[in-house]
Amino acid sequence: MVLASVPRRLSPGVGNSNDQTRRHNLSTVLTFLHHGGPQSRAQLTGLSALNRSTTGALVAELVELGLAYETEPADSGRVGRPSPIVHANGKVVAITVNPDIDAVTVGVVGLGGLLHHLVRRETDAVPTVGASIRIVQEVLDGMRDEIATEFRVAGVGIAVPGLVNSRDGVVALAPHLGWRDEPVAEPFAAALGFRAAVANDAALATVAESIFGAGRGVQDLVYLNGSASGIGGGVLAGGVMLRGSRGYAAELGHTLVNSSGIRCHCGKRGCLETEVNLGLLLQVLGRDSAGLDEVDALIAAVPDARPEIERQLDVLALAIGTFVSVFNPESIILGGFLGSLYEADPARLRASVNAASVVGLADPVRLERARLRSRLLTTGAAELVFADLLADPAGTVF
Amino acid sequence: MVLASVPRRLSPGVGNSNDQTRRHNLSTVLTFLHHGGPQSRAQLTGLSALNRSTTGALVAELVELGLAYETEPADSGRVGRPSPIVHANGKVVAITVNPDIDAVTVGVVGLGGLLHHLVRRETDAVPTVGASIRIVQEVLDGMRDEIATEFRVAGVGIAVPGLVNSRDGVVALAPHLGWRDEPVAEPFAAALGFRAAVANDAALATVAESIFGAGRGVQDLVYLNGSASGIGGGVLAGGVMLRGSRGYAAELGHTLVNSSGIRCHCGKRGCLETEVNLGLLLQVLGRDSAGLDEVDALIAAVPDARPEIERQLDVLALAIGTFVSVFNPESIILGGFLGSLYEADPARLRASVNAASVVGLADPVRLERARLRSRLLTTGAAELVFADLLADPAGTVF
DNA sequence: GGTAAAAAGTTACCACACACAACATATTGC
DNA sequence: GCAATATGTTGTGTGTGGTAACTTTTTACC
Repeated sequence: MVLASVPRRLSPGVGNSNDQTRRHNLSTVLTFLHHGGPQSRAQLTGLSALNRSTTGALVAELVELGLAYETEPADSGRVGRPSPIVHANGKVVAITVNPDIDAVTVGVVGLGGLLHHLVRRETDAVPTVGASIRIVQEVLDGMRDEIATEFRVAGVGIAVPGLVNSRDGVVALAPHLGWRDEPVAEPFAAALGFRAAVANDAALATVAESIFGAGRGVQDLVYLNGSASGIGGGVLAGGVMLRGSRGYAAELGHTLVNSSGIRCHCGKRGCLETEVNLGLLLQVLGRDSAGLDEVDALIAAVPDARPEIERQLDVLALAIGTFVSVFNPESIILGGFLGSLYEADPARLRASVNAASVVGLADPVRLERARLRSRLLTTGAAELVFADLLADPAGTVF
Repeated sequence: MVLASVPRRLSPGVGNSNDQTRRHNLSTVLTFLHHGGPQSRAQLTGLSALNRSTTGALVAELVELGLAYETEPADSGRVGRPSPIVHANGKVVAITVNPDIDAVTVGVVGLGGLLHHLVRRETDAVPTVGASIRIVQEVLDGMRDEIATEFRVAGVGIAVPGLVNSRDGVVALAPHLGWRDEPVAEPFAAALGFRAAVANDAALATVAESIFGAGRGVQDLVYLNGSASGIGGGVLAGGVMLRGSRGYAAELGHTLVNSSGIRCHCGKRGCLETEVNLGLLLQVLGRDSAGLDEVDALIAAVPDARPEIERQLDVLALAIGTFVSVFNPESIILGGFLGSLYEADPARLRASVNAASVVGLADPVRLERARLRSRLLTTGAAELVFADLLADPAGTVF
């Protein structure tokens, strides 16, 4: 008999008791609904590998908790008694906040991923934490009735471009916003009266793409996001987000790609983000700045930009080559202007990645552009709020 | 209220029932014993967060299964009734096999990590699978009585330097042994009559150092091993071994360190293992080959080797710098000749790593030499066997 | 239209897991 | 020798999911 493989979990963990079993099973069912959309009770039974009667009880409890509801069976066309469809309750919502240099975007996202509202409020100056809170208050004020009568707010999720300590809700450094050692979650919670959480935007984007985007169903992926502020990313390894000992893992923009390169603002030389960046791209496109939506159009419109695009693609491939041998992912997902670069010449990136990887190792790796676009950060920030609810549906009060 | 942080597990998983709770708890207790050594029942109660009576029942079941035994309480010196000491049963053993270019090493390791026997049998030629099996049979024949009367063999664990598909027990490629698409676990199991498993040696070394060596208690670490055949490694992320979608993750020797470097046998340019390697080191040490134990002595004895040592350390630091921003580990553990290199000038590596990392990110990262030395692979291969037993103590029959 | 087969909901009952509490036991400290 | 403390032991209770029998609702076919 052949045994399994290299041990996976090395640390012992703690004991489980009966209530934890129930919690786990409730969590499992609700997570299926949230990630997989409405499903019949019979499907849930199959997916969870639980008994028919158990699934029934779990769904009943979720309905009781107001987290799910059942509707008439769909016409399956198959023989046998039809199974009622179970839905995650989209009226349970997360408020999402995404502060940017020139705007604050506020969203209302329902359980199950339904986007109720998405409002972008431009600002005169780079928003402070206080200003962001005021904008959110204004937006929520505008939908006061709806929130009071229709929605149940699970909390506020804030996506910040910078180094964030999610544990205590403090932004260590967000260079573009000028935030430094700034408590964020606490003041939001205090001002709005909801639970609040803050996290790095690239990490949340990874979560969003994993659940609802190009990474659906994939257990091992690398997400790379290119923005005006540099290259960030996130890694899903074995279905688990890579965090590192202090939560600063997946700083993928500082991967070495050019050992004789120029010095990066991080102190190293030849980092990915000094070689592949939006500034250099916009320069050859003849623009000072551009929204990410415009970049695609510009790339198509300016043939002279070709050499620079190809250079950036080739350098990007070097970093991806390292990621391939380090993570052996199933998929590499490119967001922001990296998605535009990819779109400009998918074949070239594919060829360069294969050349920059251990022979054969990159062949089965999918290269893809991120799918969620404008909904990316809102979806990710909502996951931040829903995480607690999904982990313990019965125990989370809000 | 401030919510936790970025969601970790993204996929829903499956449901749990009562027997799984029991299995999990048995596994938890046995794993504590195996990793943490003999402990009192009271300590186990504390660690597992289970009730006193439950711990009692679990230990009783483990004793019943022959996987643990209890001894008289130690003199704690504290007030209160003394608690009996529970031990993992070291008579439950794994047979370990480590084929090398010029020898096959066979070990007998007990649950709890006790090394009963370690035998190295030199070979005239590079051993084939068949030859390895014959050597193991000879060695086991020599201790036939002991095995029949004293030990209970849980299985055979084989550590192979090469690309291994642990799932089906086939070695895809072990260049130094000349094995290619070679079924290994199956023939071992058939010939010896025990369950058998095979895995990559560097991955097993990572496991061993994590549990019994320099990485004890650490949840995030990078292990880098340098041998004659190149640089391999393993990564523990959040207490879980990094595996990748096909099990080929952590090919750390092929991290880019020199973008104008020479071509590596893997097809890329400027890989870590083309720049940092034992061959180049031995050259300046004036030797054709040397056991790893000799390298330390040689380094101390040949001052002229200094420039090459420093060059290799500096290049190694570049790779570590990338690993620091990618994994944000708590500890980097260096084994094989990389351990010797480190030992030659720890301060230099520390300085180079700091310079090659995002400012401040490397400061809290420990750099350490691997601790297990000659026991490394035997311990790792034994873990391969014990993994199943630890995961399901009551369900594993052997 | 009626009947059989299939699939799934429902319900009552069971096995078993851990917690809890009361009690027994073994130690220290005074 | 007694109180305090910690722990083992035992019996009881709550809650978990599984099981099996029954019911309901559908399709397929005659």
